[in-house]
Amino acid sequence: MAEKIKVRDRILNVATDLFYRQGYNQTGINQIIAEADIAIGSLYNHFPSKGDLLVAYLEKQEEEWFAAFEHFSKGANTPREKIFRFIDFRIEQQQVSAFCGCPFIKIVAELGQDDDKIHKLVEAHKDKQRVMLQSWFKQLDYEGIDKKLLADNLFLMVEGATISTTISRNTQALESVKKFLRKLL
Amino acid sequence: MAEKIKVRDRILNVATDLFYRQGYNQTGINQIIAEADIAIGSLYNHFPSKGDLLVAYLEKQEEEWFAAFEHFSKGANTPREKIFRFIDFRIEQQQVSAFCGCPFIKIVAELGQDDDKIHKLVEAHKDKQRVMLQSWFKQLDYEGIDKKLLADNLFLMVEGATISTTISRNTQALESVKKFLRKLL
DNA sequence: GTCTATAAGGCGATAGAC
DNA sequence: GTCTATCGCCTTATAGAC
Repeated sequence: MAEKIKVRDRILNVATDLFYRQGYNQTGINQIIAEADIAIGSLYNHFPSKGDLLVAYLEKQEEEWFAAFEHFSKGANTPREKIFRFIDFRIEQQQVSAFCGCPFIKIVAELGQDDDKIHKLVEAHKDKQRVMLQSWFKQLDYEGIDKKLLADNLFLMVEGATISTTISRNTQALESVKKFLRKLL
Repeated sequence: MAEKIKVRDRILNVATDLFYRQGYNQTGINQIIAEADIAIGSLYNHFPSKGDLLVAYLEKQEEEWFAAFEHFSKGANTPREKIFRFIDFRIEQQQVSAFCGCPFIKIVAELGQDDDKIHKLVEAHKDKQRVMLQSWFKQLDYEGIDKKLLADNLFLMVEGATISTTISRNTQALESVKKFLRKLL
């Protein structure tokens, strides 16, 4: 029991990888069970439907995002350092994923506005990031433009740069945001 | 011949609407021919495959984007006015589409990086918008931050705000960009 | 938990008659 | 251009035996 990963986790790990890289609609149940090396009965034992697997996938991404960022920004002590770590974190995310983009933005683009549960999950995740940025800017010793406005628009820049990064397949856009921010702060 | 829309255009119009609103993968051939009220033979007579229809869809979006913007920004004479019209245009686009997002971003999110032809079409479209912004900033009478850097990052803000707009289902993010820009320029 | 079999339907695409 | 029929494949999901 100690050395092997539980079936549920194996399913979720494989689904996570495939949903993120190939897309949700382009990933079939058969591919998931084949790559996870489990029986189809086991899948439906743990997840009643493919939609439930999608929800579990996004909840896992949500948890892991903040855990990974906390680890990534461990050394940052000042608000200014934290803000720059935020950008660097998203640069790293895109580099290790080979510019696959943001899983939350991707799923919204794929499913549209119909699925309310998914939509609200994404909205909550993005709001949490934005509020986090706002709190750092609030602590910042800076006498310039309205801090909340600056925080909100930096967030939008990073979101746009993430998209741009997946289109151009390089980190140029995210580096440009860093450069811009260095001129402001 | 004068009063009726040609079959090819009827197919493309229906496909455009469905690909944009429902997504490419979630739109089937059968739905297209049903809503366009044409025979399946006619579709494959005009478009050899669904993929060819997708290319035609994006090329049409590309053409129409710049034509529509030219009309929208007709009254703008100064570079500053043109820049603000660019944001207002994208606000209007989201309002009339009920926050469906950007068709180019959506298709990249859906298909990933595999399809090279589609990817390059999107890249070219976004570059064209960015270069357009750069040229207005260049003409701008403004002594602040590096103009090219500012243009690039405004573009990223608008891209991010467009995404944010489809997630929150309101224009708040795009309005925030306008507010931010008014403080800068 | 494993396996195989299969239901029920949608998919893109083709063929042939009119 | 229209129509219907069909191919081969894939999809999600279920059932039953071990």
